[in-house]
Amino acid sequence: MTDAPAKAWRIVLDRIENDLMSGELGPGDRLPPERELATTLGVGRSSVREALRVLEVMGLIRTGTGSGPTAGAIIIGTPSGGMSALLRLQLAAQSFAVEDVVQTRIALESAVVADLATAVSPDLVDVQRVLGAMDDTSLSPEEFVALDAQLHLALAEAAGNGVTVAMMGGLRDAIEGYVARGIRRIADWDDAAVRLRHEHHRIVELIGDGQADAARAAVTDHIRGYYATVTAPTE
Amino acid sequence: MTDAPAKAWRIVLDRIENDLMSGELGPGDRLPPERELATTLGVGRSSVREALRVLEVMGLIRTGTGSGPTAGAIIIGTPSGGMSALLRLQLAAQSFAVEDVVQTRIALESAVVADLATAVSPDLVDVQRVLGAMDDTSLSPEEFVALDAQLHLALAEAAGNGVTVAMMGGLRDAIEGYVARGIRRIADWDDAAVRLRHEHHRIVELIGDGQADAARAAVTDHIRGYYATVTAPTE
DNA sequence: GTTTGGCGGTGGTCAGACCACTGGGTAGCC
DNA sequence: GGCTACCCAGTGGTCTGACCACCGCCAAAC
Repeated sequence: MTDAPAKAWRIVLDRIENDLMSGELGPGDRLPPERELATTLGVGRSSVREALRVLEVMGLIRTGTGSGPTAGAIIIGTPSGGMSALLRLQLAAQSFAVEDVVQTRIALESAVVADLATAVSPDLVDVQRVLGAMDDTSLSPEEFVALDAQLHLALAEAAGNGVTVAMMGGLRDAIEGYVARGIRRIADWDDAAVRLRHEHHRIVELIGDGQADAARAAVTDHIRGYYATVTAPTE
Repeated sequence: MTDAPAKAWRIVLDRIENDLMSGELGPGDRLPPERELATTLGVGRSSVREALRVLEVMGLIRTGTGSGPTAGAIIIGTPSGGMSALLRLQLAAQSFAVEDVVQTRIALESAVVADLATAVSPDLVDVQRVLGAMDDTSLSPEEFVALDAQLHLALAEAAGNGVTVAMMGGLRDAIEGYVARGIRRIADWDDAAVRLRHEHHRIVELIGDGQADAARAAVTDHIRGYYATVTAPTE
């Protein structure tokens, strides 16, 4: 009972995790070929592939066929997709509630704007750029929503916390389906867009003025109102 | 080019995700046997297994051999492990920094205590129970740390947000290795334990008094001090 | 009635084979 | 000599078949 035989794919996963932590493997490096890993670790190639598949879905590696520098399993430097895949699946499995996702997004994003408001000289170039792009009144709802996602992500990136960026991106992606469904049901989109634009400008303004608590409150209201609009607009 | 042939394992993953979202599959249900899924979807069994492996590591299913009710792939109701596996791997891959993980934990946990402080009648039974257990001065550092993890998780659970619970648990698990390493280097553990106990009691007290902002500040200082202690204690 | 053995179904793993794709080297042509 | 087209080796992607370990169930034996 004590010496439960480790599953073959877990051996592979543990080995790769160890090599990552020890620095033997790092961003940009290429993993050994699947067949070589299999013989090295004494497992079958299918077990190696199961482990690599996990790493791929989690966004840690990118696999490519053929030969040359783009082929093989390559460790990705900037993570993306892993968090959204996880959250999306757990949301689908009814492990998570949409309301909880929204609430968590508020918690993270209010912390982001509070951080930015108290920062000495935050780099808001990207934020300002997206903010300006959203002032275009000829945008379609879909374009507007896409820019909105960019704006919120730019705020997180300005705060410089990679974990928060990944989590916020994941949370948003996970409920993207709900948002897209709700957008189409909004009767007077223009009114909503005007309000959202105003709130965005105000939040950025509060950040610039260093009013952390006000920015926190503003972003909380903004996100809550946003989801309230898209989830139950046409009762 | 436009109709890139979907990878076989992605077909399986998408199908299962769809069945989850449509309600065809739910917590407690059993997935069809691997061989049946393979023939149904027109893919090989190995591709099915790659998809199931992803779901297993993400904490969505539990697989069991043999026959009977415990055999097969069963959808898990309460997620656990998926978030910590993801964060741990991305931390190992140097995609995330420890400092960012700590900061994100502060953001989430301060929101939790603020929520609890403003809640009408929060259920703090579990919190109080763990809090009492930690007053035992004969606890070993390892036991103390384990209870500390329980306490913080109990706070998140009291707030009733499943997403936050999963994220906080994952964040903590991901840096567990760093904490365990630091614990052993603390010279005067008793002093540190006394301080941590005091801070815990104060945080819970502030929650009971409904002082959201003070609780937020207290938990921020508490977590930051905790990691400062275990990461650089013996300079 | 109790025990025990076999049986069927499940995941776990491996080995081998074939395909698609890519890059580079080489043979052939101009 | 230079250019082009082709072939080849290496990689991931997939399928097939086989075997094993495990477990519950049930029938046969006691």
